[in-house]
Amino acid sequence: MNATEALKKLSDVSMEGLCGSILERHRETVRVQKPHIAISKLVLIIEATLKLSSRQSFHATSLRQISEESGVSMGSLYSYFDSKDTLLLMILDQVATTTTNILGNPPEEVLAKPLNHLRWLIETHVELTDAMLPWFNFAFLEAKSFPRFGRKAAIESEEASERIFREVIEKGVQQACFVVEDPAFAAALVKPLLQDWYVKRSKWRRRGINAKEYSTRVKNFVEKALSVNAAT
Amino acid sequence: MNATEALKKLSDVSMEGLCGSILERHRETVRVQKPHIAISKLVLIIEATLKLSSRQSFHATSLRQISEESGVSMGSLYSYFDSKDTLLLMILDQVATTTTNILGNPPEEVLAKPLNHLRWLIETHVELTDAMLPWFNFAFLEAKSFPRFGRKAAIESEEASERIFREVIEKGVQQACFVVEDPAFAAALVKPLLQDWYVKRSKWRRRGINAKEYSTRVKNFVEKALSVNAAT
DNA sequence: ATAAAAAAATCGAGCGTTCGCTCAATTGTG
DNA sequence: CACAATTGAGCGAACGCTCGATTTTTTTAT
Repeated sequence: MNATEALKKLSDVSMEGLCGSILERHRETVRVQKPHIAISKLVLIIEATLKLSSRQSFHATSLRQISEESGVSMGSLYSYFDSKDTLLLMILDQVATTTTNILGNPPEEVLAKPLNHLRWLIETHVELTDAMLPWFNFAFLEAKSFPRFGRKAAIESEEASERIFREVIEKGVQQACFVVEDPAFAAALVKPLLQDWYVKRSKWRRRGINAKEYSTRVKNFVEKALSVNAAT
Repeated sequence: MNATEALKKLSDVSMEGLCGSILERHRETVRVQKPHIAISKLVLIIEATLKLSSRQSFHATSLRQISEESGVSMGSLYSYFDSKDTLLLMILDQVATTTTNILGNPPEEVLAKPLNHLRWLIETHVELTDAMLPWFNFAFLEAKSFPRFGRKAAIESEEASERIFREVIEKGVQQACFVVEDPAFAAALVKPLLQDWYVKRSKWRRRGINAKEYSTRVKNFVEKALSVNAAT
């Protein structure tokens, strides 16, 4: 895979792209051989899962419902995962992976100035969660109710994305573009602002706020709270 | 009930006080006559429900588990509610009621200055969610996955508490203590900051942040974002 | 004060249903 | 015709919920 393909893949948030990534990561659990068949069926299964789980919880969603909604029979479902928990994990993992991949690879031109980097992070986070809305809603709702292994993974994912924000704020403080006493705390407060965009999406839709407006206002709010020195 | 009792009751966030309030609101569903028996059993049932639902979701928690954890038999449980959905509703309603009651009744001395009012709201919200941590965690996690009737109630409760913040910010803008272009938007951003305190409590505990520190820092962050004019 | 009667509260086995999951049989594919 | 992929009836287990039997508490009669 060359650099262009890698980049293309990095930012492919289509259902096919995301399910392709899921297939790679669970190659030995998926018993279907041909990738193009596996991916197209995974798309159907995960679309159905996200749709049904947005109305009721994942736990309340039965595999029979997923089977009916996706058009994949009960038996076939188990060629794509070995348990309902694995299906949950596939989706949660993919959200975490995509988030880290995208937010962790900013374009070079924003890296020089922490303010630009911060703005890019906010814009990109809003755009990403917009493009993958059902995925992020699902992950937010189901990560907490997840027992054993997934809990730890959810915490790590949460901390990974918080660290990205903390580092840019710390750098900004060092370069005197931001004035804030505790960068870690500030970063921890930016996250819920961005989460609100997809968690309470219907509220924002009702108020006629779109993605661009939302990220503009969050940037505004955060920059004031960070006492931004615009000159730097 | 005289004023003192009303006030005492208003701020009684003990398990007994909260379950007493639940009993009042569901008097015809609870088939047990004597209030002291009903309340003491409701305490056991709801304590067990909150405890079990914090590990797994409410949906994943069975009534047999609640029966075992609370020491109340399966049959007896149904003397206190007529369905599992009603038990869920009892808890969600109580959280909404308590929040509105407490945040909607600030002491008179803070009403003169919007800044003081805002500070009181933030402090009180943090204290309240601290005192009722399992309740708020439960409400946050389960409100979304709630079908039909509860969904609307959850939205209304959310908007009620957001309105309280919006009104104080609007008043502050009129009196020129705050400078912010859209009070409704600012209020909408304050809420998730306060929610983070109980939603991701284990994170804050791990970092050694207590309630007082948290509310101090949130006040700091918000006041900067609102461009507070301290003189007013 | 005590026993009998009435009422209130508790109990858990059992009902019908649905769940996650399996597998022998069937269908599609190169 | 070998192999990949799909199917859905059927399995045991667990679910929400009910109800007649039982225990506990309160009231009444003596």
